[in-house]
Amino acid sequence: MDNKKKFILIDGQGILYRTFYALPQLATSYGQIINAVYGFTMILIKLLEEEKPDYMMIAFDTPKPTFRHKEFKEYKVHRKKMPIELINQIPLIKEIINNYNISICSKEGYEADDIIGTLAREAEKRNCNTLIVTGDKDAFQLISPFTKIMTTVKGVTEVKIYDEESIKNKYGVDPDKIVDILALKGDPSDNIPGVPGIGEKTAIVLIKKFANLENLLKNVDKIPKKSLREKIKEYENQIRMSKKLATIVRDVPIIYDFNDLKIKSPNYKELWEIFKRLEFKNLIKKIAPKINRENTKVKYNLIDTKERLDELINIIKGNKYFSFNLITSSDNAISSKILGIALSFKDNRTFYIPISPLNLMERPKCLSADVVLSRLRPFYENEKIIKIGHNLKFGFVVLNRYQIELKGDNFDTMIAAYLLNPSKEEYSLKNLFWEYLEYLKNEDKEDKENTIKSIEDVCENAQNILKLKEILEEKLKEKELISLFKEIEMPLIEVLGEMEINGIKINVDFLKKMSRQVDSRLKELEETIYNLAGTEFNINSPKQLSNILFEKLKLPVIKKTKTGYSTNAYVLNTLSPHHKVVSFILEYRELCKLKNTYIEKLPLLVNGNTKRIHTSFHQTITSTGRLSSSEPNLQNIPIRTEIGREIRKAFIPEEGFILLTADYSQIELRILAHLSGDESLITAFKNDEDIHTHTAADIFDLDQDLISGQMRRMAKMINFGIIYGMSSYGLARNLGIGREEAEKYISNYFQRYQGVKRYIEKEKEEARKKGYVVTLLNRRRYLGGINSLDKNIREFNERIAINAPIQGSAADLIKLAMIKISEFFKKKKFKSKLLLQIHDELIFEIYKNELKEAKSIVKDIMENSLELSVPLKVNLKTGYNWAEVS
DNA sequence: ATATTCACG
DNA sequence: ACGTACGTGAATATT
Repeated sequence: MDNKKKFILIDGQGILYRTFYALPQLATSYGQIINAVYGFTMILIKLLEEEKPDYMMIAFDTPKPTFRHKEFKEYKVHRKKMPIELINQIPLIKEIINNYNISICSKEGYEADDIIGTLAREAEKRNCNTLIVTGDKDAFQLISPFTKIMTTVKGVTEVKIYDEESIKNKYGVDPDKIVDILALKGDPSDNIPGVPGIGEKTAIVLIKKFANLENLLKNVDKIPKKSLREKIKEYENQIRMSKKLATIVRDVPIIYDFNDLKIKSPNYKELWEIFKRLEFKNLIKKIAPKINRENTKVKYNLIDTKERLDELINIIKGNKYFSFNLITSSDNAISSKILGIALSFKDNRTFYIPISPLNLMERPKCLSADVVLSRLRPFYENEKIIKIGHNLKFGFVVLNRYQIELKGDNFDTMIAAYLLNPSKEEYSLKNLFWEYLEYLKNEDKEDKENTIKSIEDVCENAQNILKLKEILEEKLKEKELISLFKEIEMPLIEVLGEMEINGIKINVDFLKKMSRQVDSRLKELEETIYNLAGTEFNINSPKQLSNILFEKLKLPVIKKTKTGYSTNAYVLNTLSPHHKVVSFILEYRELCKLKNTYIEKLPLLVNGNTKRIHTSFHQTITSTGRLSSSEPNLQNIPIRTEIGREIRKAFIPEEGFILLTADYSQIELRILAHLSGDESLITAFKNDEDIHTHTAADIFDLDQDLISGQMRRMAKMINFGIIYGMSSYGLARNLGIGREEAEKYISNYFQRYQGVKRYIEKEKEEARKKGYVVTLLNRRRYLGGINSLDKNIREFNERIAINAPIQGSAADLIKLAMIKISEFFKKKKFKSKLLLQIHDELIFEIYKNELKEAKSIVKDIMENSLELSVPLKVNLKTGYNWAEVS
């Protein structure tokens, strides 16, 4: 057995460059490029796991010039400056290295290689086996019987190891002669000159013949070939200098304690945080098992007899609040059944009530759902008892089918966490436990199928939800989010839950008929396209389509994507004058999309019991405060094309009811007017002018009655641009004009709307200073990249800083209106229902007798739920299908 | 699992 | 020299 200590030396600089260019430009969801960090960390983990070193050190260059630059001003002169995307990754890599507790070393005036050479020598004295990890073949000169070199070959995981023997095989000389070869042949990558005309082959022959460079220079006359002889004589000085440049310094004056290089245990918790921030999911998984966690089993009481249920009921009576967590048969709220309920109380006492077996193979003692829920109902419906849960809307919808109305001044941990930072990817209990309780939950796949473990798991969750609540509530207060939480988001749960339960009626036959019509047209189109293209292919494959358009038909390339040519609608529209086939492809695309996404899919989502479609609204998805909708998404039902709009005819009211839509007119621009206090905007809205015509008149300096359709269209684009944090480039692209022209319009705009200009500056400044921006109702959006050195990231954050308060305030406003309207309907015991919210519009199903009152109250509440410095305007429409009211 | 495209506000 | 409008969800092809 070899009992020598193992020492790994890493050329940080080299590996950094290697991974940066070897890996695609991987970026986080917020735009930070992290490919080099990722690759570097992968290599680091691999080395630690597979090589199991006793000592490790990572060397970096410094930005200062080295002795080589001073002695030879051409040194590395061809090197491109390090790209900004890589520079930005260096602090992250160092942060990770530090948390692996690995030493970093760099020394002004020297390169990483020199430090490695110095330490490799030290390691030899200390009788270590050394492995040098580098991307650079220059380091071959350091190879010895105890020192090997590992280089990356391809990607980051494929490596090659060089030792004395492989160098001898490759070059036919000992590793210490590598420098001599470099001195003769030079090194273009470092701009080391060597001798012109002498390449690797000649250099090797010469060194082999003369044993080393010194000997060669002493015996130049013995070189048989005349031209070569003269060349070496002529370039002797340059050869000596090249050797000096290529020679790795092995006595860099660094002070260190070799014992400090010993491998220590990493700070896994910090690494978890960093990996989470950088969205390294598989690396998180890798280190997760290494983090200490308490595996104390949860203690819970099983409620499986009526007597025990009585005891539980008595405990509930003695408490002001409790947390609960449901086990259900699926995660579809509208159809799932309750299988069991976990409850937890202040004193940590936790209970599990089995209602149905979790596993078909097991038959545990259960109380019937009727018995359990009829006993629990009074408490769920008691407004004075606070129910704490995670995703209460799910509970609300499920319990509703058991005739339980979830009421009270409740607390949803999912929503609380969302308000604290709405940009998170997930608000799973697991993540929140980690973030707020610093507790890492075990997630074993096998556990999910184990009944006992599943019950322990929900009970543990119920307990931890209580702990979470305390912390989250405190933080909500700290950040002044508590009123947004209590007045808007929590009351909204019930409103959204009811909307989901209500669902919307669909005319399935209408869609079926439409489907047949679309199908026959698609067949025609398919044939036409194949004929015009001269071949059959998959029109829905962008790859095959590009092949036809750009290779076969040789149409001009308009735009490229990461992987090939773009074939999107913009590109196809541009190409349509060039070839007849293009417009058919456009139509084919449109019809396919409509058919596959809406016409065919909607009928499948009709609930068997209610015969209606029940979407899910999500309250914690968007980073701006808007809602989102899924299964199906009823917030993106077509309207912009004739045929698309047709689909809306399938959405109809129940017998005796009529559809009512109420949409805010120009809500975002009105909010901009309010937030910015801009005089011209405010006047326009106060006078109920057409806002785009008003803007056109301002920027073109004309009377409103002289504004053409074209001018109004441009002004509209500019108004949109403002809301999106416009750039001249973006506007130019959207208007199809030059950048200079776009800049002119923008400058005209800001001259006329100085309040808007000031407002934009103010938001950006606030974001830079505080790291977040807020909406009308204090909803926050954090902007981690607002001070980034990377221009792309910084400007992206600036646009968000402008857009988020506008979009978010509109969301605040309509949410408040929804709550008030819902309260009113309830108070009046209306049969009318709120069905959908589509960001700036509400869709109702109104019972005919209630129409008059509903119309006036909906308009009134929506227009007056918050008082702004401009009036809000709501348009109402009634009709017997959604197309009629759009 | 990722990329592309496209439906909506 | 470079290159982006803000916010979503879903279908499809491709790796």
